Amino acid sequence: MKDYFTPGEIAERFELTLDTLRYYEKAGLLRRVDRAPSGHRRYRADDVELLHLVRCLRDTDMPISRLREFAELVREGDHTIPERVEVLQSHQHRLNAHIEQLRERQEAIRHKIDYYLGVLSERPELARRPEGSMDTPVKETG
Amino acid sequence: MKDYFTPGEIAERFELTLDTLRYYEKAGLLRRVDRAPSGHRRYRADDVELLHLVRCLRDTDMPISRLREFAELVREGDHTIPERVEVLQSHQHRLNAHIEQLRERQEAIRHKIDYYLGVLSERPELARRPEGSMDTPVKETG
DNA sequence: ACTTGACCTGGAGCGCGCTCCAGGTCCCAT
DNA sequence: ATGGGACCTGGAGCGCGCTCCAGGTCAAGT
Repeated sequence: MKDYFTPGEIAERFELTLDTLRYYEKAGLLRRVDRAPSGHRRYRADDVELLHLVRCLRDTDMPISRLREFAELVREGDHTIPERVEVLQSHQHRLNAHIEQLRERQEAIRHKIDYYLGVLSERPELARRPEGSMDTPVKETG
Repeated sequence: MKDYFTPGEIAERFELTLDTLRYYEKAGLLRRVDRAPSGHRRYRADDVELLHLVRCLRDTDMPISRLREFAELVREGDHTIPERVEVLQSHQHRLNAHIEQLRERQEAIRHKIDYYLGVLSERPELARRPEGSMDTPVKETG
């Protein structure tokens, strides 16, 4: 097991750009990352671990500001674990509500699709025809 | 049944600001809305109907640009119904994938919470204590 | 006649989360 | 020694989706 990772490796692994990685560090989502003598960053296993969580939380729309707060808790030590749990749990609840809302909207959109399909089956002249075929023109119903 | 609605009514009904409503119109998500002699907008039932769909699609992150394209199809008439169905269906597919990804991330976050809860049960001294209670200090494990 | 409130316009501004850039360093292979 | 590639820095810029603002009109109420 490697004990460090280069920026390129991390970027590829998490599908983030180098710019984003640096941005996250500047924004306090990661601690000040170690450096090689050349000045290049060297990410440790625990950076990777945190980044994994950061990725999950960003993908589920946790704002950068809250992620920074969370990262600060991590840096403050184990005694903040109860608080971290609270942050994550409250995020889960928001996420549940969000997914639920997406489902509801999806359902409404499905109804609209069904409505359109109903129109098409009642008025077959509106259906997409094979390329180049001609048909008697029909007036619109608005 | 009213045959028109004021901007205030629409804003309240869809939980949008007047600014957003006007922005949507400018952006081509709605047709040029009717006006009262005073110049104030008067939304018709079919504006409301389209706005309902617009709301669903925005809430599920369809970008304004694609919504405008959709709205143009609506304005072009019934012969674009097949194309509209395609737009909506492809949106549903993206949405399914998105929800699926949210679920996966949520699962990963849940694992992290469980991990933290495990740590807390192994090291009860880390657990949140009732306000003001004192305990022997314990060193951190990083 | 005056006030209030709802709404109008065009255009500027904002918050977020990146993304890009110029100019530089370091290291390795040819 | 030269070139190329990976990375560095600080700071500017961007795309999106609103959001705000100044200054105005109009209709109804007192």
